Amino acid sequence: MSKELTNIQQKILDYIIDRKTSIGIPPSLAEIAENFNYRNRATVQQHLASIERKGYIKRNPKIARGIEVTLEEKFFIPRPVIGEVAAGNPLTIYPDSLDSIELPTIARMPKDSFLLRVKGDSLKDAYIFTGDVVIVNPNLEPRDGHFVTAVLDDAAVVKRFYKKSHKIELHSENPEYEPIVIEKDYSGFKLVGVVVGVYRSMERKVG
Amino acid sequence: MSKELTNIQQKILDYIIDRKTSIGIPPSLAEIAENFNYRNRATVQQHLASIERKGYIKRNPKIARGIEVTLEEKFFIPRPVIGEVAAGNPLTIYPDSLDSIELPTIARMPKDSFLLRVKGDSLKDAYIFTGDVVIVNPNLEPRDGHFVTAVLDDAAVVKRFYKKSHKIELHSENPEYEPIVIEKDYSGFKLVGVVVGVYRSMERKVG
DNA sequence: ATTTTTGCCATACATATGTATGGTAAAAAT
DNA sequence: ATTTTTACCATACATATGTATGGCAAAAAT
Repeated sequence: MSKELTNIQQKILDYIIDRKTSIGIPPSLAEIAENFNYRNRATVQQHLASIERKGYIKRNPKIARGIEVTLEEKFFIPRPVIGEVAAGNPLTIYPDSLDSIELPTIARMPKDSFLLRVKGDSLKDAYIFTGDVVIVNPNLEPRDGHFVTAVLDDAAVVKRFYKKSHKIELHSENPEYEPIVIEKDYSGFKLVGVVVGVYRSMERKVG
Repeated sequence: MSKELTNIQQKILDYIIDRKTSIGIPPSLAEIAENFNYRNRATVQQHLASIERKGYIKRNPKIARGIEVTLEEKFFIPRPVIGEVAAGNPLTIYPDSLDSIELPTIARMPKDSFLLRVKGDSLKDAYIFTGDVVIVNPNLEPRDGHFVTAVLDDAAVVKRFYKKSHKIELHSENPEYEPIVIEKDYSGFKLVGVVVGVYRSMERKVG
């Protein structure tokens, strides 16, 4: 990347990336202006010109909201990790999102999903390791065979979900372990969400 | 989701998702019209109204390119997997993108990146397993410690990259293996790209 | 000391864009 | 048989949006 951004330019770039990654629609000049309390779009226009000249974005002339972000230095964006999950232990939710990972900008989070960092190697039979991040969607209805995150008697688990007539079965990936069978209205069971994926950043994996 | 989409509606939705996930800018009505050879935007407008009525998108009135995609059934989008990588074996590139995975819409691919499916367990010392998909960016300059995909003497490898003065070192994750040292201009070495992430779909993992 | 860059303003303009309305025809649903 | 939905067209309109130009002041670079 050619040059460093000034403070303001960096903030504008952050805002653009945030808008694109959260709601999926790049902001217009007017919206950027409003966000930064500018009375005029021309101010934004000039900032964008600077940011583009420095190579961080690419603008599509005449096209509304036509800002593309050039991903290089800005390849990773911080995303809050809201807690930890470790089979056998209680589900830890960080009070103020202390932790965050550098999720690649390619990995856009849907609004309703969240990230949990995996701790301990108790999930290794599911090929999930310490430091990996599971993407959990709490609003998805789990289907048979889906991996789910759940709290069972105050312990967090990541297991395969199977729905029987009046029971729920949680299967381990390791066939040596017997499935856990739960009555459907057992109060000690709380489904957290469906694990839609595992993401592992290759930045600083410990060998 | 409320109702099924018609063929045309589905194609329009796919087009919108494709535009949002590839270049990051939702299409305007005019662009959709052009893509589908409609002479008029109003046609698109009416299709979008139908798609929205069925709950697949949310439109932001008066906002240019203000189409948000409601992710539920459409949580996963197919992405082509262009080949296989298995340490020790040649890099296999599928002739016509035979394979594809259901990548979650959260995982937005930058235009220049591609996916490679991992085969064999020879990468297990890097915690990468059969069926996992590595996201490779060929236009990224690798830094020390980055995982890279490379072809060395016709064999594909995924290893950590280290740049010395006139040599390149490829480190295995397993400390028992000695690093591979390559002269910088050795013709048998071809860098494929930087592995920016590993994604594992939890849909149908074999236990 | 002088020039360039940064950071903001205002006004004006062209057009990109979403929207409204009305019409036609075929297919699907009732 | 009738109504609704689908799938297109055309014309017209309001405004959202990017752009051009000129001006001013402070900070930074030369």
